[in-house]
Amino acid sequence: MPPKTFLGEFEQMLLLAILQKGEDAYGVEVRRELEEATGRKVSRGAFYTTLDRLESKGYLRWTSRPVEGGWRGGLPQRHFEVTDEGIAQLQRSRAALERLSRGLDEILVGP
Amino acid sequence: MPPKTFLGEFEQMLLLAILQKGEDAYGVEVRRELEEATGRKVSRGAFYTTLDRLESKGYLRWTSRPVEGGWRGGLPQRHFEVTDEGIAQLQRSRAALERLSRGLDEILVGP
DNA sequence: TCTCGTAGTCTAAATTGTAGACCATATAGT
DNA sequence: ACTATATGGTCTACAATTTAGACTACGAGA
Repeated sequence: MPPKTFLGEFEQMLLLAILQKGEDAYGVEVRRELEEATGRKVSRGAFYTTLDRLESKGYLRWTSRPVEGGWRGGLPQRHFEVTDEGIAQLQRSRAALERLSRGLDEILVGP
Repeated sequence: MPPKTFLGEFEQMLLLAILQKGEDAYGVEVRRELEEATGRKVSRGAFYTTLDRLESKGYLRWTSRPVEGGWRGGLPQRHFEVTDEGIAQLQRSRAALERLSRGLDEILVGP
């Protein structure tokens, strides 16, 4: 039974950013991707809080990564992965948006 | 200077639904469009509250419509229109989403 | 006049989005 | 060895968005 709500706007972008990064989907990378793609600043708080919420909803999972060559942080890196549930949500949001944008290309493609 | 946040997920869909309806963009029609496109129920509260918020942000304007043939409600109908500001926001959201979806078509197109 | 359907307002609560302070560890420089 | 700096992440608290549902009003038809 599909949940009654859609993904929030930020949740959606976060999930997409993880997919973009694939194997490299750990914190800092994903966050950077997000900032680049949206052109806005993403605070740590916003970022990790949303990540955790997404996990508790089952749209996301993560594993601790072994420290690879050259890394020098203090805590273990988390590697993120979107679950099938998460992908299904993404598809639903996308389908709705696509349908609502139909025929509006002229208007919606900015400068 | 552009606002620092994006449109919420529902706000975005609402604006799109108005654009879709064009001349017919008054309450009931827009709401119906939304319900059809998303497949979920949109309560009056959700709908009008968001409409008003969008207006106060300047992304939307409305006018009272003269009662045309056949209409028989009690209150005057409101006809909605997306402002240029609103369109600009829509473009920003769309651009970000598009960039984040790049190359993921395989994954994002559902059944 | 009673009832139904249309339109819209209002209140309150749940969910999302956001910032920023704080913790811990490693590396570089002195 | 000691300090500064950078990395990666946790936590708290608050602001904004989303949502349901009760309530008001009016017209038309039985």
